Amino acid sequence: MTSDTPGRAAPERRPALTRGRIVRAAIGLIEREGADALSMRRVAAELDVAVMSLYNHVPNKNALLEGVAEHVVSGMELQDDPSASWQDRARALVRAFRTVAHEYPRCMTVVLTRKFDTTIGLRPAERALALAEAAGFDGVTAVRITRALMAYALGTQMREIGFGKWLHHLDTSPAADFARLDPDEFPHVIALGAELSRHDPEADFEFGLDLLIAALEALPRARPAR
Amino acid sequence: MTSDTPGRAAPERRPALTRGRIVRAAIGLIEREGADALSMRRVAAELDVAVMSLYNHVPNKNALLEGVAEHVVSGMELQDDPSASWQDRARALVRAFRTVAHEYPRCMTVVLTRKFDTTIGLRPAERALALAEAAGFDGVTAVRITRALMAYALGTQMREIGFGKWLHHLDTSPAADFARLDPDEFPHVIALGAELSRHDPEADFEFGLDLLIAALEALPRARPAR
DNA sequence: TACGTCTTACGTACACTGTACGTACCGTGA
DNA sequence: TCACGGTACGTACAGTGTACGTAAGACGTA
Repeated sequence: MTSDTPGRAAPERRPALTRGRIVRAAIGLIEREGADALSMRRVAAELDVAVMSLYNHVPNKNALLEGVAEHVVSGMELQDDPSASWQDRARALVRAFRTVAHEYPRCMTVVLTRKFDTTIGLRPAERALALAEAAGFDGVTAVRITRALMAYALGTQMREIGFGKWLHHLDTSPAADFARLDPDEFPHVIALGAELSRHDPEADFEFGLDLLIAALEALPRARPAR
Repeated sequence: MTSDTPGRAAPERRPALTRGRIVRAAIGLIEREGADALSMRRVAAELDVAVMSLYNHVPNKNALLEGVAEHVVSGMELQDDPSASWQDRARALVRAFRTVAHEYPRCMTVVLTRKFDTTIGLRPAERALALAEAAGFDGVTAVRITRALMAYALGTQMREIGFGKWLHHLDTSPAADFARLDPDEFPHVIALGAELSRHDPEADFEFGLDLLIAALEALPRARPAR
Protein backbone atom coordinates (compact mmCIF):
# COMPACT_ATOMS: atom_id res chain seq x y z
CA MET A 1 0.00 0.00 0.00
CA THR A 2 2.78 2.40 0.92
CA SER A 3 4.20 4.06 -2.16
CA ASP A 4 7.64 2.98 -3.20
CA THR A 5 8.65 6.26 -4.79
CA PRO A 6 10.27 8.90 -2.59
CA GLY A 7 8.02 11.88 -1.96
CA ARG A 8 9.77 13.91 -4.62
CA ALA A 9 13.25 15.31 -3.92
CA ALA A 10 14.56 13.63 -0.77
CA PRO A 11 15.14 16.29 1.89
CA GLU A 12 18.65 15.11 2.72
CA ARG A 13 21.28 12.89 1.24
CA ARG A 14 19.76 9.54 2.05
CA PRO A 15 17.47 7.85 -0.48
CA ALA A 16 14.40 7.91 1.77
CA LEU A 17 13.25 4.88 3.68
CA THR A 18 10.75 2.73 1.89
CA ARG A 19 8.99 -0.56 2.31
CA GLY A 20 10.64 -1.73 -0.86
CA ARG A 21 14.11 -0.78 0.32
CA ILE A 22 13.50 -2.50 3.63
CA VAL A 23 12.29 -5.69 2.01
CA ARG A 24 15.24 -5.74 -0.37
CA ALA A 25 17.65 -5.19 2.49
CA ALA A 26 16.04 -8.07 4.35
CA ILE A 27 16.34 -10.34 1.32
CA GLY A 28 19.97 -9.46 0.89
CA LEU A 29 20.66 -10.08 4.53
CA ILE A 30 18.91 -13.45 4.49
CA GLU A 31 20.68 -14.62 1.36
CA ARG A 32 24.05 -13.52 2.67
CA GLU A 33 23.86 -14.59 6.30
CA GLY A 34 20.84 -16.84 6.61
CA ALA A 35 17.42 -16.44 8.11
CA ASP A 36 18.69 -16.51 11.69
CA ALA A 37 20.72 -13.38 11.06
CA LEU A 38 17.59 -11.44 10.19
CA SER A 39 16.58 -9.06 12.94
CA MET A 40 15.03 -5.66 12.81
CA ARG A 41 18.23 -4.25 14.23
CA ARG A 42 20.34 -5.84 11.53
CA VAL A 43 18.07 -4.54 8.79
CA ALA A 44 18.13 -1.09 10.31
CA ALA A 45 21.91 -1.14 10.49
CA GLU A 46 22.03 -2.30 6.90
CA LEU A 47 20.08 0.79 5.88
CA ASP A 48 21.86 3.04 8.37
CA VAL A 49 18.63 3.91 10.06
CA ALA A 50 17.17 3.69 13.55
CA VAL A 51 15.39 0.46 14.34
CA MET A 52 12.02 1.94 15.02
CA SER A 53 12.01 3.87 11.78
CA LEU A 54 11.35 0.60 10.04
CA TYR A 55 8.03 0.39 11.81
CA ASN A 56 6.79 3.38 9.86
CA HIS A 57 6.76 1.22 6.76
CA VAL A 58 6.29 -2.27 8.11
CA PRO A 59 3.89 -3.05 10.94
CA ASN A 60 6.02 -5.86 12.39
CA LYS A 61 8.64 -8.42 11.62
CA ASN A 62 6.20 -10.94 10.31
CA ALA A 63 4.88 -8.44 7.81
CA LEU A 64 8.45 -7.79 6.70
CA LEU A 65 8.86 -11.50 6.09
CA GLU A 66 5.60 -11.52 4.20
CA GLY A 67 7.07 -8.81 2.03
CA VAL A 68 10.08 -11.00 1.45
CA ALA A 69 7.83 -13.91 0.55
CA GLU A 70 5.79 -11.77 -1.79
CA HIS A 71 8.87 -10.45 -3.55
CA VAL A 72 10.36 -13.89 -3.92
CA VAL A 73 7.27 -15.68 -5.18
CA SER A 74 6.32 -12.85 -7.49
CA GLY A 75 9.69 -13.50 -9.11
CA MET A 76 8.32 -16.75 -10.49
CA GLU A 77 8.64 -16.66 -14.26
CA LEU A 78 5.22 -17.78 -15.41
CA GLN A 79 5.89 -17.59 -19.10
CA ASP A 80 3.77 -20.06 -21.00
CA ASP A 81 3.89 -21.56 -24.46
CA PRO A 82 0.26 -22.21 -25.42
CA SER A 83 1.33 -24.23 -28.42
CA ALA A 84 3.03 -26.83 -26.23
CA SER A 85 1.24 -29.86 -24.80
CA TRP A 86 -0.46 -29.40 -21.46
CA GLN A 87 2.01 -31.93 -20.10
CA ASP A 88 4.99 -29.79 -20.98
CA ARG A 89 3.27 -26.64 -19.83
CA ALA A 90 2.53 -28.24 -16.48
CA ARG A 91 6.12 -29.35 -16.18
CA ALA A 92 7.28 -25.83 -16.91
CA LEU A 93 4.95 -24.45 -14.27
CA VAL A 94 6.21 -26.70 -11.52
CA ARG A 95 9.80 -26.10 -12.61
CA ALA A 96 9.27 -22.36 -12.35
CA PHE A 97 8.83 -22.83 -8.63
CA ARG A 98 12.08 -24.71 -8.47
CA THR A 99 13.86 -22.03 -10.43
CA VAL A 100 12.94 -19.23 -8.08
CA ALA A 101 13.82 -21.51 -5.19
CA HIS A 102 17.29 -21.81 -6.61
CA GLU A 103 17.49 -18.08 -7.10
CA TYR A 104 16.66 -17.26 -3.49
CA PRO A 105 17.48 -20.48 -1.66
CA ARG A 106 17.58 -19.15 1.87
CA CYS A 107 14.64 -16.83 1.41
CA MET A 108 12.61 -19.69 0.00
CA THR A 109 13.42 -21.61 3.13
CA VAL A 110 11.84 -18.97 5.32
CA VAL A 111 8.91 -18.56 2.93
CA LEU A 112 8.13 -22.25 3.14
CA THR A 113 8.90 -22.43 6.81
CA ARG A 114 6.66 -19.70 8.14
CA LYS A 115 2.93 -19.31 8.13
CA PHE A 116 1.87 -16.29 6.16
CA ASP A 117 -1.50 -14.92 5.36
CA THR A 118 -1.35 -13.52 1.86
CA THR A 119 -2.71 -14.25 -1.55
CA ILE A 120 0.72 -14.97 -2.97
CA GLY A 121 0.65 -17.98 -5.19
CA LEU A 122 -2.70 -17.19 -6.67
CA ARG A 123 -1.07 -16.68 -10.04
CA PRO A 124 0.57 -20.11 -10.13
CA ALA A 125 -2.73 -21.59 -8.96
CA GLU A 126 -4.61 -19.84 -11.73
CA ARG A 127 -2.13 -21.19 -14.23
CA ALA A 128 -2.41 -24.72 -12.93
CA LEU A 129 -6.19 -24.60 -13.01
CA ALA A 130 -6.12 -23.29 -16.57
CA LEU A 131 -3.84 -26.10 -17.63
CA ALA A 132 -5.97 -28.75 -15.96
CA GLU A 133 -8.98 -27.38 -17.74
CA ALA A 134 -7.12 -27.33 -21.04
CA ALA A 135 -6.25 -30.97 -20.42
CA GLY A 136 -9.95 -31.72 -20.24
CA PHE A 137 -10.47 -32.21 -16.53
CA ASP A 138 -13.58 -31.07 -14.70
CA GLY A 139 -13.42 -28.40 -12.01
CA VAL A 140 -13.25 -30.65 -8.97
CA THR A 141 -10.47 -32.69 -10.50
CA ALA A 142 -8.63 -29.59 -11.65
CA VAL A 143 -8.53 -28.29 -8.11
CA ARG A 144 -7.26 -31.60 -6.79
CA ILE A 145 -4.61 -31.81 -9.46
CA THR A 146 -3.47 -28.31 -8.64
CA ARG A 147 -3.18 -29.21 -5.00
CA ALA A 148 -1.32 -32.43 -5.69
CA LEU A 149 1.21 -30.64 -7.89
CA MET A 150 1.62 -27.94 -5.27
CA ALA A 151 2.16 -30.51 -2.58
CA TYR A 152 4.78 -32.26 -4.65
CA ALA A 153 6.64 -29.06 -5.46
CA LEU A 154 6.58 -28.05 -1.82
CA GLY A 155 7.65 -31.42 -0.56
CA THR A 156 10.54 -31.66 -2.97
CA GLN A 157 11.75 -28.28 -1.82
CA MET A 158 11.41 -29.23 1.81
CA ARG A 159 13.48 -32.32 1.23
CA GLU A 160 16.10 -30.30 -0.52
CA ILE A 161 16.20 -27.71 2.21
CA GLY A 162 17.26 -30.59 4.33
CA PHE A 163 14.21 -29.84 6.39
CA GLY A 164 15.31 -32.28 8.94
CA LYS A 165 17.60 -34.56 7.07
CA TRP A 166 15.52 -37.51 8.14
CA LEU A 167 16.38 -39.24 4.94
CA HIS A 168 18.24 -36.28 3.60
CA HIS A 169 20.60 -37.28 6.33
CA LEU A 170 21.34 -40.23 4.14
CA ASP A 171 22.38 -38.00 1.28
CA THR A 172 25.10 -36.23 3.16
CA SER A 173 26.42 -38.76 5.60
CA PRO A 174 29.50 -40.68 4.59
CA ALA A 175 28.79 -44.23 3.52
CA ALA A 176 30.58 -45.44 6.61
CA ASP A 177 27.52 -44.46 8.64
CA PHE A 178 25.51 -47.14 7.00
CA ALA A 179 27.85 -49.75 8.40
CA ARG A 180 26.85 -48.72 11.89
CA LEU A 181 23.20 -49.59 11.28
CA ASP A 182 21.63 -52.76 12.51
CA PRO A 183 21.62 -55.05 9.45
CA ASP A 184 18.49 -56.79 10.68
CA GLU A 185 16.53 -53.61 11.03
CA PHE A 186 17.79 -51.74 7.97
CA PRO A 187 18.75 -54.29 5.32
CA HIS A 188 17.52 -52.28 2.36
CA VAL A 189 18.91 -48.98 3.60
CA ILE A 190 22.31 -50.60 3.96
CA ALA A 191 22.11 -52.42 0.64
CA LEU A 192 21.14 -49.21 -1.14
CA GLY A 193 23.48 -47.04 0.83
CA ALA A 194 25.50 -46.03 -2.19
CA GLU A 195 22.41 -45.04 -4.10
CA LEU A 196 20.95 -43.22 -1.11
CA SER A 197 24.17 -41.25 -0.75
CA ARG A 198 24.00 -40.13 -4.33
CA HIS A 199 22.86 -36.59 -4.60
CA ASP A 200 20.92 -35.51 -7.65
CA PRO A 201 17.93 -33.47 -6.55
CA GLU A 202 17.17 -32.46 -10.09
CA ALA A 203 16.82 -36.04 -11.28
CA ASP A 204 14.79 -36.95 -8.20
CA PHE A 205 12.51 -34.02 -8.84
CA GLU A 206 12.02 -34.88 -12.50
CA PHE A 207 11.35 -38.51 -11.65
CA GLY A 208 8.51 -37.63 -9.33
CA LEU A 209 7.17 -35.00 -11.68
CA ASP A 210 7.10 -37.54 -14.50
CA LEU A 211 5.24 -39.92 -12.24
CA LEU A 212 2.55 -37.36 -11.56
CA ILE A 213 2.21 -36.24 -15.16
CA ALA A 214 1.99 -39.82 -16.36
CA ALA A 215 -0.71 -40.50 -13.80
CA LEU A 216 -2.61 -37.46 -15.01
CA GLU A 217 -2.40 -38.66 -18.59
CA ALA A 218 -4.00 -41.94 -17.56
CA LEU A 219 -6.76 -40.21 -15.61
CA PRO A 220 -10.26 -40.24 -17.13
CA ARG A 221 -11.41 -36.84 -18.36
CA ALA A 222 -14.65 -34.99 -18.75
CA ARG A 223 -13.65 -33.60 -22.14
CA PRO A 224 -10.91 -34.33 -24.67
CA ALA A 225 -7.74 -32.35 -24.15
CA ARG A 226 -7.48 -29.16 -26.18
CA MET B 1 21.91 -41.62 25.83
CA THR B 2 20.95 -40.31 29.25
CA SER B 3 19.08 -42.93 31.22
CA ASP B 4 15.42 -42.33 31.72
CA THR B 5 15.10 -44.17 35.00
CA PRO B 6 15.67 -42.22 38.21
CA GLY B 7 18.88 -43.18 40.00
CA ARG B 8 17.03 -45.41 42.37
CA ALA B 9 15.00 -43.84 45.20
CA ALA B 10 14.64 -40.15 44.45
CA PRO B 11 16.25 -38.14 47.24
CA GLU B 12 13.22 -35.88 47.72
CA ARG B 13 9.64 -35.77 46.72
CA ARG B 14 10.11 -34.81 43.08
CA PRO B 15 10.38 -37.52 40.41
CA ALA B 16 13.90 -36.61 39.33
CA LEU B 17 14.60 -34.59 36.24
CA THR B 18 15.13 -36.59 33.10
CA ARG B 19 15.60 -36.03 29.41
CA GLY B 20 12.45 -37.99 28.81
CA ARG B 21 10.42 -35.90 31.24
CA ILE B 22 11.77 -32.73 29.69
CA VAL B 23 10.92 -33.82 26.16
CA ARG B 24 7.44 -34.87 27.21
CA ALA B 25 6.89 -31.54 28.94
CA ALA B 26 8.01 -29.74 25.80
CA ILE B 27 5.64 -31.78 23.67
CA GLY B 28 2.77 -31.05 26.00
CA LEU B 29 3.57 -27.38 26.00
CA ILE B 30 3.78 -27.22 22.21
CA GLU B 31 0.54 -29.09 21.70
CA ARG B 32 -1.28 -26.94 24.24
CA GLU B 33 0.08 -23.50 23.45
CA GLY B 34 1.91 -23.76 20.16
CA ALA B 35 5.52 -23.77 19.15
CA ASP B 36 6.00 -20.08 19.91
CA ALA B 37 5.19 -20.69 23.53
CA LEU B 38 8.07 -23.12 23.88
CA SER B 39 10.93 -21.61 25.80
CA MET B 40 13.38 -23.15 28.19
CA ARG B 41 11.86 -21.06 30.93
CA ARG B 42 8.38 -22.31 30.18
CA VAL B 43 9.51 -25.92 30.17
CA ALA B 44 11.34 -25.40 33.44
CA ALA B 45 8.27 -23.83 35.01
CA GLU B 46 6.20 -26.74 33.73
CA LEU B 47 8.45 -29.13 35.62
CA ASP B 48 8.82 -26.80 38.58
CA VAL B 49 12.55 -26.68 38.15
CA ALA B 50 15.18 -24.01 37.59
CA VAL B 51 15.88 -23.15 34.00
CA MET B 52 19.49 -24.16 33.97
CA SER B 53 18.77 -27.54 35.43
CA LEU B 54 17.42 -28.53 32.07
CA TYR B 55 20.87 -28.10 30.61
CA ASN B 56 22.12 -31.03 32.63
CA HIS B 57 20.05 -33.30 30.44
CA VAL B 58 19.77 -31.40 27.18
CA PRO B 59 22.72 -29.54 25.63
CA ASN B 60 20.59 -26.78 24.14
CA LYS B 61 17.18 -25.86 22.89
CA ASN B 62 17.73 -27.31 19.46
CA ALA B 63 18.62 -30.66 20.98
CA LEU B 64 15.42 -30.50 22.98
CA LEU B 65 13.49 -29.96 19.78
CA GLU B 66 15.34 -32.85 18.20
CA GLY B 67 14.13 -34.93 21.11
CA VAL B 68 10.61 -33.79 20.40
CA ALA B 69 11.01 -34.70 16.74
CA GLU B 70 12.43 -38.08 17.61
CA HIS B 71 9.61 -38.84 20.01
CA VAL B 72 6.97 -37.77 17.53
CA VAL B 73 8.21 -39.65 14.47
CA SER B 74 9.07 -42.71 16.46
CA GLY B 75 5.36 -42.75 17.24
CA MET B 76 4.67 -43.68 13.63
CA GLU B 77 2.77 -46.95 13.58
CA LEU B 78 4.67 -48.97 11.03
CA GLN B 79 2.57 -52.07 11.25
CA ASP B 80 2.56 -53.95 7.99
CA ASP B 81 0.39 -56.63 6.46
CA PRO B 82 2.70 -58.69 4.25
CA SER B 83 -0.25 -60.47 2.70
CA ALA B 84 -1.63 -57.26 1.25
CA SER B 85 -0.64 -55.89 -2.14
CA TRP B 86 2.40 -53.63 -2.24
CA GLN B 87 0.07 -50.86 -3.36
CA ASP B 88 -2.00 -51.09 -0.21
CA ARG B 89 1.07 -51.48 1.94
CA ALA B 90 2.56 -48.35 0.41
CA ARG B 91 -0.63 -46.48 1.00
CA ALA B 92 -0.63 -47.58 4.62
CA LEU B 93 2.95 -46.40 5.02
CA VAL B 94 2.30 -42.91 3.74
CA ARG B 95 -0.89 -42.73 5.75
CA ALA B 96 1.02 -43.61 8.89
CA PHE B 97 2.85 -40.34 8.53
CA ARG B 98 -0.42 -38.51 8.29
CA THR B 99 -1.77 -40.28 11.32
CA VAL B 100 1.03 -39.21 13.60
CA ALA B 101 0.76 -35.73 12.12
CA HIS B 102 -2.82 -35.66 13.27
CA GLU B 103 -1.84 -36.94 16.66
CA TYR B 104 0.74 -34.23 17.29
CA PRO B 105 -0.29 -31.52 14.86
CA ARG B 106 1.66 -28.64 16.34
CA CYS B 107 4.71 -30.71 17.12
CA MET B 108 4.73 -32.00 13.57
CA THR B 109 4.74 -28.42 12.41
CA VAL B 110 7.95 -27.69 14.24
CA VAL B 111 9.46 -31.01 13.19
CA LEU B 112 8.85 -30.20 9.55
CA THR B 113 9.78 -26.60 9.97
CA ARG B 114 13.19 -26.92 11.55
CA LYS B 115 16.38 -28.41 10.27
CA PHE B 116 17.50 -31.29 12.39
CA ASP B 117 20.40 -33.60 12.11
CA THR B 118 19.23 -37.02 13.18
CA THR B 119 18.54 -40.37 11.66
CA ILE B 120 14.86 -40.18 12.44
CA GLY B 121 12.85 -41.45 9.57
CA LEU B 122 15.21 -44.20 8.70
CA ARG B 123 12.58 -46.74 9.64
CA PRO B 124 9.95 -45.36 7.28
CA ALA B 125 12.63 -45.18 4.60
CA GLU B 126 13.59 -48.79 5.17
CA ARG B 127 9.97 -49.78 4.87
CA ALA B 128 9.48 -47.85 1.65
CA LEU B 129 12.57 -49.35 0.10
CA ALA B 130 11.44 -52.83 1.07
CA LEU B 131 8.06 -52.23 -0.52
CA ALA B 132 9.58 -50.89 -3.70
CA GLU B 133 11.76 -53.95 -3.94
CA ALA B 134 8.80 -56.22 -3.27
CA ALA B 135 7.03 -54.44 -6.11
CA GLY B 136 9.86 -55.45 -8.40
CA PHE B 137 11.73 -52.19 -8.84
CA ASP B 138 15.50 -51.99 -9.04
CA GLY B 139 17.54 -50.17 -6.42
CA VAL B 140 17.89 -46.80 -8.13
CA THR B 141 14.20 -46.67 -8.85
CA ALA B 142 13.34 -47.80 -5.35
CA VAL B 143 15.27 -44.88 -3.91
CA ARG B 144 13.60 -42.41 -6.23
CA ILE B 145 10.19 -43.80 -5.45
CA THR B 146 10.90 -43.50 -1.76
CA ARG B 147 11.94 -39.91 -2.20
CA ALA B 148 8.91 -39.06 -4.32
CA LEU B 149 6.53 -40.53 -1.75
CA MET B 150 8.34 -38.70 1.03
CA ALA B 151 8.13 -35.45 -0.88
CA TYR B 152 4.43 -35.91 -1.42
CA ALA B 153 3.73 -36.75 2.21
CA LEU B 154 5.75 -33.76 3.32
CA GLY B 155 4.18 -31.40 0.85
CA THR B 156 0.67 -32.45 1.75
CA GLN B 157 1.44 -31.82 5.39
CA MET B 158 2.94 -28.42 4.64
CA ARG B 159 -0.17 -27.44 2.74
CA GLU B 160 -2.33 -28.58 5.59
CA ILE B 161 -0.27 -26.74 8.14
CA GLY B 162 -1.29 -23.72 6.21
CA PHE B 163 2.37 -23.05 5.83
CA GLY B 164 1.68 -19.86 4.08
CA LYS B 165 -1.81 -20.18 2.88
CA TRP B 166 -0.66 -19.23 -0.57
CA LEU B 167 -3.42 -21.32 -1.98
CA HIS B 168 -4.42 -22.61 1.38
CA HIS B 169 -5.56 -19.03 1.69
CA LEU B 170 -8.19 -20.02 -0.79
CA ASP B 171 -9.46 -22.73 1.47
CA THR B 172 -10.20 -20.47 4.38
CA SER B 173 -11.18 -17.16 2.87
CA PRO B 174 -14.85 -16.49 2.48
CA ALA B 175 -16.11 -16.88 -1.06
CA ALA B 176 -16.66 -13.15 -1.17
CA ASP B 177 -12.92 -12.66 -1.51
CA PHE B 178 -12.97 -14.24 -4.91
CA ALA B 179 -15.25 -11.49 -6.11
CA ARG B 180 -12.53 -8.94 -5.42
CA LEU B 181 -10.13 -10.60 -7.82
CA ASP B 182 -9.49 -9.29 -11.29
CA PRO B 183 -11.65 -11.50 -13.53
CA ASP B 184 -9.20 -11.11 -16.39
CA GLU B 185 -6.25 -12.31 -14.38
CA PHE B 186 -7.92 -15.04 -12.36
CA PRO B 187 -10.83 -16.43 -14.39
CA HIS B 188 -10.34 -20.02 -13.31
CA VAL B 189 -9.74 -19.22 -9.68
CA ILE B 190 -12.97 -17.26 -9.63
CA ALA B 191 -14.93 -19.88 -11.55
CA LEU B 192 -13.73 -22.61 -9.22
CA GLY B 193 -13.99 -20.49 -6.10
CA ALA B 194 -16.60 -22.72 -4.52
CA GLU B 195 -14.53 -25.82 -5.13
CA LEU B 196 -11.37 -24.11 -3.91
CA SER B 197 -13.10 -23.10 -0.72
CA ARG B 198 -14.13 -26.65 -0.04
CA HIS B 199 -12.00 -28.17 2.61
CA ASP B 200 -11.32 -31.89 2.51
CA PRO B 201 -7.62 -32.51 3.12
CA GLU B 202 -8.20 -36.23 3.45
CA ALA B 203 -9.75 -36.53 0.02
CA ASP B 204 -7.06 -34.30 -1.48
CA PHE B 205 -4.39 -36.43 0.10
CA GLU B 206 -5.90 -39.67 -1.14
CA PHE B 207 -6.34 -38.26 -4.61
CA GLY B 208 -2.66 -37.42 -4.93
CA LEU B 209 -1.62 -40.67 -3.31
CA ASP B 210 -3.73 -42.62 -5.79
CA LEU B 211 -2.10 -40.68 -8.61
CA LEU B 212 1.35 -41.70 -7.43
CA ILE B 213 0.48 -45.32 -6.82
CA ALA B 214 -1.20 -45.60 -10.21
CA ALA B 215 1.88 -44.13 -11.82
CA LEU B 216 4.04 -46.66 -10.01
CA GLU B 217 1.85 -49.50 -11.23
CA ALA B 218 2.41 -48.36 -14.79
CA LEU B 219 6.16 -48.03 -14.32
CA PRO B 220 8.33 -50.71 -15.99
CA ARG B 221 9.97 -53.04 -13.51
CA ALA B 222 13.13 -55.06 -13.29
CA ARG B 223 11.32 -58.05 -11.81
CA PRO B 224 7.69 -59.09 -11.45
CA ALA B 225 6.08 -57.97 -8.22
CA ARG B 226 6.15 -60.43 -5.40
C1' DT C 1 2.64 34.54 5.64
C1' DA C 2 0.83 31.79 9.41
C1' DC C 3 -1.23 27.90 11.18
C1' DG C 4 -2.69 23.17 11.90
C1' DT C 5 -2.18 18.53 10.43
C1' DC C 6 0.30 14.43 8.69
C1' DT C 7 4.22 11.81 7.99
C1' DT C 8 8.52 10.27 9.18
C1' DA C 9 12.83 9.32 11.78
C1' DC C 10 14.34 8.86 16.26
C1' DG C 11 15.59 7.24 21.35
C1' DT C 12 14.30 5.07 25.38
C1' DA C 13 12.34 1.37 27.78
C1' DC C 14 10.31 -3.22 28.72
C1' DA C 15 9.57 -7.93 28.76
C1' DC C 16 11.51 -11.90 27.15
C1' DT C 17 14.80 -14.99 24.93
C1' DG C 18 19.01 -18.70 25.08
C1' DT C 19 22.71 -19.86 27.67
C1' DA C 20 27.79 -19.21 29.94
C1' DC C 21 29.49 -19.41 34.41
C1' DG C 22 30.16 -20.19 39.29
C1' DT C 23 28.24 -22.50 43.42
C1' DA C 24 26.24 -25.70 46.68
C1' DC C 25 24.31 -29.96 47.73
C1' DC C 26 24.14 -35.14 47.88
C1' DG C 27 24.79 -40.06 47.06
C1' DT C 28 28.46 -43.23 46.18
C1' DG C 29 33.17 -45.68 45.81
C1' DA C 30 37.87 -45.62 47.88
C1' DT D 1 36.33 -40.39 56.30
C1' DC D 2 37.10 -38.20 52.31
C1' DA D 3 37.12 -36.89 47.69
C1' DC D 4 34.57 -36.87 43.65
C1' DG D 5 31.16 -36.75 39.94
C1' DG D 6 26.63 -35.47 38.89
C1' DT D 7 22.70 -32.60 39.58
C1' DA D 8 19.96 -28.46 40.74
C1' DC D 9 20.41 -23.77 41.32
C1' DG D 10 20.98 -18.38 40.82
C1' DT D 11 22.97 -14.70 38.60
C1' DA D 12 24.29 -12.30 34.62
C1' DC D 13 24.75 -10.96 29.75
C1' DA D 14 23.88 -10.05 25.12
C1' DG D 15 20.34 -10.01 22.00
C1' DT D 16 15.36 -10.04 20.51
C1' DG D 17 10.58 -7.62 18.99
C1' DT D 18 8.16 -3.67 19.71
C1' DA D 19 5.12 -0.05 22.62
C1' DC D 20 5.43 4.63 23.52
C1' DG D 21 6.53 9.49 23.45
C1' DT D 22 8.92 13.22 20.87
C1' DA D 23 10.66 16.31 17.49
C1' DA D 24 11.31 18.00 12.94
C1' DG D 25 10.11 18.71 8.39
C1' DA D 26 6.24 18.82 4.29
C1' DC D 27 1.96 20.44 2.76
C1' DG D 28 -2.86 22.25 2.22
C1' DT D 29 -5.64 26.02 3.68
C1' DA D 30 -6.79 30.62 5.66
